[in-house]
Amino acid sequence: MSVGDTEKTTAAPSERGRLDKRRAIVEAALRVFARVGYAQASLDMIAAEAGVAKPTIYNHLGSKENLFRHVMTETAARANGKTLEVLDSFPNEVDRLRPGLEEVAHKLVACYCDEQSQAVRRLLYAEAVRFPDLFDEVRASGPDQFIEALAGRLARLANAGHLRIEDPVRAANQFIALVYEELPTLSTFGSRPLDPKEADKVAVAGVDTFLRAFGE
Amino acid sequence: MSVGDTEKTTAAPSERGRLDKRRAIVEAALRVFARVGYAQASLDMIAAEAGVAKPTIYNHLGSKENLFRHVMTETAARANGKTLEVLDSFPNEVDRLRPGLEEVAHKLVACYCDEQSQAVRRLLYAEAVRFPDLFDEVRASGPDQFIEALAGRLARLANAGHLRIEDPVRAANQFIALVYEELPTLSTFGSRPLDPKEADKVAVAGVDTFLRAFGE
Amino acid sequence: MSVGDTEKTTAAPSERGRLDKRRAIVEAALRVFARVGYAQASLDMIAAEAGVAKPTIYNHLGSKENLFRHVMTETAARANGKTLEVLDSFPNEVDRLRPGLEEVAHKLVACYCDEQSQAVRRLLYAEAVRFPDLFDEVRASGPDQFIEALAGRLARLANAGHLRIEDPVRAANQFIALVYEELPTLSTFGSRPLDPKEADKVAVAGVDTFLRAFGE
Amino acid sequence: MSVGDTEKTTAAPSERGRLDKRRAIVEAALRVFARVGYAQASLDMIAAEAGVAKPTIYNHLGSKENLFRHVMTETAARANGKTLEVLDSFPNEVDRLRPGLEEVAHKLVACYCDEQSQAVRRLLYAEAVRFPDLFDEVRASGPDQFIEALAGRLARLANAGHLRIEDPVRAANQFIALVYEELPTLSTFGSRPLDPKEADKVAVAGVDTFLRAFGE
DNA sequence: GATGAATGAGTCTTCATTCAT
DNA sequence: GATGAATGAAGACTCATTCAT
Repeated sequence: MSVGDTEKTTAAPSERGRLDKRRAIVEAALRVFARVGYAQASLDMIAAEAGVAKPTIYNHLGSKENLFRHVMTETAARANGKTLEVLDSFPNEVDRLRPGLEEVAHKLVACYCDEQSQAVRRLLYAEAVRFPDLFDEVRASGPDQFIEALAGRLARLANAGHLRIEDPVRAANQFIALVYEELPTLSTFGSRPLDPKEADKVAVAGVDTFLRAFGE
Repeated sequence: MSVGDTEKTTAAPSERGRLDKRRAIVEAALRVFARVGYAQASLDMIAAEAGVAKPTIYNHLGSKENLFRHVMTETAARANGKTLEVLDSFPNEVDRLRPGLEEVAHKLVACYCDEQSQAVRRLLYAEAVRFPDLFDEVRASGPDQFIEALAGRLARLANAGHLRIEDPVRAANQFIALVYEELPTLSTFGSRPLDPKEADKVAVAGVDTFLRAFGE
Repeated sequence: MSVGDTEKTTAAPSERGRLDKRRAIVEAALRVFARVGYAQASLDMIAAEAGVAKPTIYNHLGSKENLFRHVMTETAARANGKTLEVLDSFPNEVDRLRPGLEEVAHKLVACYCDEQSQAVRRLLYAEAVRFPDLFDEVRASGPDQFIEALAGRLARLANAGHLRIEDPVRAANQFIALVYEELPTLSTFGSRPLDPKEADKVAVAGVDTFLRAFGE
Repeated sequence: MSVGDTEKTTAAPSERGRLDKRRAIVEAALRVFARVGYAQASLDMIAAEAGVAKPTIYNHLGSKENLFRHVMTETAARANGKTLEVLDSFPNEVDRLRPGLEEVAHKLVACYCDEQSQAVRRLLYAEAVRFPDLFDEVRASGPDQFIEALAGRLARLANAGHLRIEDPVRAANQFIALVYEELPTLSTFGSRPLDPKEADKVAVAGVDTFLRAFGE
């Protein structure tokens, strides 16, 4: 057992309890916000769902608005991280081009359809008027970076002569537009969960069209 | 008795005034909802913006929820109608294929960026949790029909041998996915108005990619 | 019966009811504020005491702070008016000097001990930290004017050779200081109502001392 | 090593720290109460100003109400003590009558205008409804005793034939009424600090009038 | 003994909705 | 039919107070 472990274990009870409580609050808040939206979510609901008293939320997070911001940025960071990891599967060898892109597309769709991911996206859209800066922040730290990374990968393939791409950033945007296709419209609000089967077929078709346009 | 009077008098002064009042309410409501969202829009604001008393809104529209539904469906119907008209520009002759599709793309982007259109879309997304049925209704009467119509046009071109398309509905979806590209993500909430210039370039690029994939 | 009267009488019911309700609120608020102080007075108490619903208070007066301001200024104006009227009894003839001053003193004490007058004064003192401007306003429109008027009367008597006064404003201040004597200290807070009998004796003694100092 | 030192040292640094902490709390509380009033003063503010944790206040003083009582009585005792000392300057010899009284008046005004003195007085007035007994207690142990003592001094002068006074207690009250004049009204709430210069002139004039009435 | 954390009660305020005019 | 006035319900937030450490 390391010293670090010891510290955590010994000094734990209060500290551990505090962090647990904070986490419980944030998680409960995400669930409630996702279920009924920002305006309809009362702190009473959240407190009940988290199993804490209302003032405890204020002690930890300060205000309803602040709570929302924390929930959004934390969850978005997690989701964005996962999405970025998808690029690890990006194909480097030409003979794996189509199956590699399909795998990427498949994983992207999976990330997109992930429950928490959908929830943040929906809430971000829904409250964009109230929290425009929050939207910008999440967008900058997530999708924008992803597009950049994806464009880089595509450019490398293009340079190697495996794809005919002039504008990699545009191509990257079109790639995800084709892969997600109508997911943005369908799922944004997540009233109904998406059918991953169907979404996968759409994604494969998107890759197909992408390769028809830029392949070889 | 003047002509102006005649108009008013026949349909009855009250009737005319009544309809005017109703229209004023609905228009004011759209502006207010678009500005601050459903939950934040108080009937006081709307009544003030419309220049009527609060109970008058109830007399005409019954309830806040009902008012919202009316505003959404009426505005959406108008916007969807305009979008559908765009297909009148769809190219029938093969030699106008690219410029024709570009014209369609251009007009679609214009429709998409129209202020009222953006407002309804944003509100529909934002309140999709609260009004899932409303979302479905508007979607069924708008985008779904548009995709069907567009698919039909594409199928005709494919049958004539001008495009290589197997699944016209999918192609239609991909066409608008490519044309709008990141518009859905960018504009959904309309915090910032879109730059039509930039959007147009994206749309032309979308048409290009579409034709690279399905052309000839 | 004049036209104005007619209008009032006919159009009355609603208007009458509205004003009645406003008056009821203000009066109830004065009672509650006087009883428990500004901070402890909840709008629930006031609403209950006035026999109206809480929002009605907001419709009429806007906010707790505003309500307090109105209650204070209105009540103070009434009280100040009565105090000013006391000077009508001020003696003009020299042979009524002492009894005249005693009458003035007597009436001043009565005004001072008036329940509402005490209530405003106490509240004004108690909340002077929170509402310094309110205190200044009431003071300027009341006591300051009264001192000026009293100084004028004294100056006239001095000019006529009936009093030996160099600085009439100072003498005026000293007159009321002697008449009220420890009333300010005793009553400010009105925990116990003052004994008018006792206060009257003090006032007469004050007049006596005043005449010993400035008389003849 | 002195006995005093021994006591402190033996009783332990903790004891010393404890008393320091208590004193820090009471002083901080006075500042906060003076600044924002009883109801607005939160224990959080006081704890922060004292540099201690909130429960520590409860350990030492029990409750907010109790804390207020302690602060008031302790501070009032100090202020009252100083005021009582003023009488040491009271003139015994007839040839120092006027300058002696003026000196007393001057010192009284100084005591009255002392920052802490004003703060207690203001708070006592402001919270007289909530703490009537506290007001009585302070009054009995302060002003009442002072008046008694002053009356005694005046009686002695009267008996010696230097002043024509029938009712010494009344005269004492009138003396301070004339000396303070409108100080009670002006300063009670201490929004603005009093101008000692001006107050001094008023006091001298008060002594003058007092002597005009009772002198010789 | 001192503290960080948690809480139950209570406050002001807003809003959708309904009468009486 | 249109309106001014009134209301019941509900929500965000604060605070004095108490445990467990």
